[in-house]
Amino acid sequence: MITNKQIKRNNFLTQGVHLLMTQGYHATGVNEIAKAVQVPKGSFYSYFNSKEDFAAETITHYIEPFIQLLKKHIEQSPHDTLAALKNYYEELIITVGKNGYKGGCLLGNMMGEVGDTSELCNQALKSAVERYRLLQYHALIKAQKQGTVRQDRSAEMMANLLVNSWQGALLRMKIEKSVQPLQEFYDTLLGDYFISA
Amino acid sequence: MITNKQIKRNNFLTQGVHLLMTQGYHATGVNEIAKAVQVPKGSFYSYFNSKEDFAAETITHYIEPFIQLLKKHIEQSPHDTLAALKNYYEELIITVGKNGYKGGCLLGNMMGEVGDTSELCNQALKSAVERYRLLQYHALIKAQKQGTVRQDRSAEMMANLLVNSWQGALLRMKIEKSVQPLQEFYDTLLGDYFISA
DNA sequence: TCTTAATAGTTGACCAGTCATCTTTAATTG
DNA sequence: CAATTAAAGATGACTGGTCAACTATTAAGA
Repeated sequence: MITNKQIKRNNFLTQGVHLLMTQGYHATGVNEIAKAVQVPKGSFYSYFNSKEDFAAETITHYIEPFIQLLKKHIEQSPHDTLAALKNYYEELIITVGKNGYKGGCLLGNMMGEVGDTSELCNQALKSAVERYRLLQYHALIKAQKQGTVRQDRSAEMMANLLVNSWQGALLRMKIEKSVQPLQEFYDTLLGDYFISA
Repeated sequence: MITNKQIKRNNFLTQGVHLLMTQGYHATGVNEIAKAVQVPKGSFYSYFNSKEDFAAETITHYIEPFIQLLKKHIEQSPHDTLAALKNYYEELIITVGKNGYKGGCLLGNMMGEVGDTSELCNQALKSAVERYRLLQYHALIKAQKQGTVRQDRSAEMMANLLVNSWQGALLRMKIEKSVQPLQEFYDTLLGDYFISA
């Protein structure tokens, strides 16, 4: 039963990612979430203390696959970490595009909607972004040592630019209904600015 | 009477900017908006057709002062448009910081929350972002001709990077409760990457 | 039998939006 | 000019519906 409960809990989080990403926090009801997991609405609070709690956990649940995917790419190209980063983002752009330019990134959406109003979500967002950012930071340092990424700019600064302008590009994608902003992000940074002279 | 109504309408939009920016679309009620303007709730619909309509108009109302401010800076430094851009963003960072890292940018927040679900807001966002982006694009072209901004990169690409990473930096500011991401944005792009060799 | 977990129904509050009623202004008439 | 009427505008109570959260009840397991 412990396992069964954890499976359902996981199911809650997976459905939560989808609902919160496409509709946002305030536009998604607890009832709707429970219905999506085919669990009675009354049971929601036996899995989570509150909707806010649930959202914070969903944020943490969301970022994990992205971290694992990027790690996989880095491990698969141990001698060309820049290529790993490029492959990762290429894959990401295709995946995001398949969703019909809807949703974007749960982290970005939640940062905008509740990042400064919900303390629980703020903490979850802060740690998720930092974990994700650090991974890219270390990848950039590796690539610098490999000579593919320029060494006259700090990996710190480049990692921040990478994370921030990706978020901005996703917002642009949403309103322009095109992956073009994402493609341009890729070309500008990973295809040009970061490249070793 | 025409004037009086238009004044109140303007008041609605100004209060709307504040409420929608700090709380978001779905977390802000029509009742709350009407209360803020000290107008009976029932009267809201004599000023606007719907909440969605109101939000779309608020978006347009929001961006205008920013465009005017940037234009002012550009006109005040006709021979150094890069300096105008830098001054503008310096001023912006101070202003945003004074709000206690809350809110951020209405455009960014609304793009994330309703940019892909409300057609009315989508249109308003699209045109607001484009107007704002174009202004910076033309400023960058001017600065390129003045020799202060590098000419081996397109102003188009730089304008997009400017707009996108500013949005991302604002999201980071929200969750880190610090203007540091904004400052780094400034140093990275306007203080380094865009500068003529 | 006793304990623990699941859940259906309910809670008061609030949502966007409507509408009948009331107030104010304008026009018309004596 | 005053009185009456008609039109226009303002407004608060109300609509059906949904919200997050609680709780009394039922079911299950030991």
